[in-house]
Amino acid sequence: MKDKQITIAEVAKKAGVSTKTVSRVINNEKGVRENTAKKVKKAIESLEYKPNVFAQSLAGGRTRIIGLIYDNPNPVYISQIMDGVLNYCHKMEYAVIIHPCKFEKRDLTTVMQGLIEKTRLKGMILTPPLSDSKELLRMVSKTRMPCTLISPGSDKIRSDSIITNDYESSKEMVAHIISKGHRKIALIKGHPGHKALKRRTQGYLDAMLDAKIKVNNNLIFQGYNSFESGMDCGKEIMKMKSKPSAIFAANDEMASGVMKVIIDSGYEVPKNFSIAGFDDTPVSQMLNPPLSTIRQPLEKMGELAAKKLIAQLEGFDFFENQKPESKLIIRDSISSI
Amino acid sequence: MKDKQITIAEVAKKAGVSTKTVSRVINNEKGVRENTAKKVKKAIESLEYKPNVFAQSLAGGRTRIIGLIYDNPNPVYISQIMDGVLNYCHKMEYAVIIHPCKFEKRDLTTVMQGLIEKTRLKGMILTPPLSDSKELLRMVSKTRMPCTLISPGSDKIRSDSIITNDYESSKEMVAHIISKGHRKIALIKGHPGHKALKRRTQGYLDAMLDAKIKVNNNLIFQGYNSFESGMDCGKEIMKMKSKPSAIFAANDEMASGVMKVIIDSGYEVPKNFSIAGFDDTPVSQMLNPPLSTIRQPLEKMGELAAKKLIAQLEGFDFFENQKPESKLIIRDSISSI
DNA sequence: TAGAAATATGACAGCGCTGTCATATTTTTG
DNA sequence: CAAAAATATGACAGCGCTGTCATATTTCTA
Repeated sequence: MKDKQITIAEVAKKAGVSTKTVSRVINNEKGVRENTAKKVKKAIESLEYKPNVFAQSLAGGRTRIIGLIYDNPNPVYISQIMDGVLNYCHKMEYAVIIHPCKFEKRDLTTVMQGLIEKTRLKGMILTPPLSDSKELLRMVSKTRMPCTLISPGSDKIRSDSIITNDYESSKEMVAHIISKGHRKIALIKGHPGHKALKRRTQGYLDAMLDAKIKVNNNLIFQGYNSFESGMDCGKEIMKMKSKPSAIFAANDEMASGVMKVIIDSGYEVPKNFSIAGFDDTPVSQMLNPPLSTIRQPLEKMGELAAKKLIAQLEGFDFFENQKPESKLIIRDSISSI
Repeated sequence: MKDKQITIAEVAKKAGVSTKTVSRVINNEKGVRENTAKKVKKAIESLEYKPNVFAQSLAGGRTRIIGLIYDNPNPVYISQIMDGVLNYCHKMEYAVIIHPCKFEKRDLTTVMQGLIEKTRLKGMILTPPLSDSKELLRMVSKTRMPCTLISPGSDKIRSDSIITNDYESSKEMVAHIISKGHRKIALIKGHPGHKALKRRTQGYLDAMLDAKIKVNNNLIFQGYNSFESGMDCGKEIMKMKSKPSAIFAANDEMASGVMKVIIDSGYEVPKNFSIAGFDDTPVSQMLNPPLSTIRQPLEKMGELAAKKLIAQLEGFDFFENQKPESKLIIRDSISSI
């Protein structure tokens, strides 16, 4: 239990300076002569000194810990975001506390508050649908803790949020379907609580508008993001007398639910129905036929979120204006009419 | 930046005791009169005092941080394990550092060593295939850091590893296939580097043995866990003159790869070929037909791993002998002959 | 080149907690 | 009921680091 560790004092001694100077070097503070810095760095290296983060936190009052909070039933989504976040944070020597939490409005905010106090984290990243919770956001902003939002639903552009062109790519996908000759295109909307998915709906609407196709509300179905809800919508569609020829679902799960029902009903995809999804989850390529879908740059988004947050934390500006781009993945689930 | 926090001193004052006594109460040390403890607890509550983990670590030399290290291309697998680990750790007020890492033998151990030193974590959980790396294990044991292994490949039963009955359930699955009248059953083996998957092979072998079916080595294929490698094996199978009637793949990805090739080749599942997978990833129910597979209690395993590790860390015994059970999920991909 | 201004470095306290060890209190014992 | 043993509590140092502010050194100015 008693790993004797190398302390800043030993480094200072070896380098022939004070501990404070070593501290300055470690933290890239200015006001250290280049020469001194070099000496110190050499000492650090030769002793393989690693600062004790706990002491740093205690003394300096600042921690290099951020939280990644999520509640997303889709592990693939989260794990990609997570990869991006972890990767960057690791590089920056930040620790990440991952906190899955249930999106029960009941006590979400109090639980989060507890978490913040207990872990004393200094910043957080919120993924959808958490990034939409007004209540949560209000609480967080009250604590004045920096916080970046991934794909928040709100249209209001906040400096601290990471979005992708999911609106544009949805629109593009629907336009693609239209270009194949389809006119009766159904939409399976995403969970109403996940506002980010609304942009996908809007993409559909606008693509239809651009093509001067009147939107038929009977062709718009409310899904809840799950495979099962996709099946439910699929069953509805199967019951219609005047069926659509193509279906665009706001995520792959629902798309595959619809697809299952279609096939079980004796129809073929894409012969009788064309289908498109969103997310490019691993399923999409395994389905039969492989699903045309949209791939979001999730890992990139995670990285960007971390970058933005850490920049804010460290107080330097971050003007990376790149909006990472989602793109269409066209496979075999859409046919020409 | 200066969140004035409630300190142990304030609690001590309010309760009319010394700080050390408060510390004792917080850490459940013995030697505190019940009455005093009650007073202290009340003070803690009324002040909403939360111990500062950094100070605790600094002063006590012990941290409540464990690492969860993984390198698994399957996000679904990891995220379930993670859920179990996080959940329990959260309850026990432990922090978890999640560290994805590439299983490049090259510098894995040195990278890990750096991580350990830097974060000063006090215990770790290794998932497959990391839990197999002899080199890594040796390094870890040298640091004398407690470490629990999830599904290590080695047959040697170590007290600190969590395994499930994947051997038994594989065997059961193959027996199930046999019971449907199949005799020529192909096996798609898992990645040779993932020793845990070898148990699945053994299950196949033993089920065949029990049924007195001679194992034909031409029916055993080497997969690499991916969808693509499943497709490759599927293609091999399609080329055979004397084809198997059933195929058992060591994971769902490969099973779906095989299935795709079969269907693309104009055959039907399960009419012409029966297929079984392993893992019950979300795909398996979305496939057409839905895949029969084996569900591992991943979340439970994660929880158990955390439990075991923390028990070890805190120095209390943990004799939960439950081996969480995997079970068959029979869907529609296996037919009777 | 002396003195002022700017810059670099160091001494030291203290972050909030726990370990050690001394002291006070209670319980047991003969 | 006094002394011994057992138990409960407290005083205080110090974990490794950084903030503050004083001091030393360098650079600039007239």
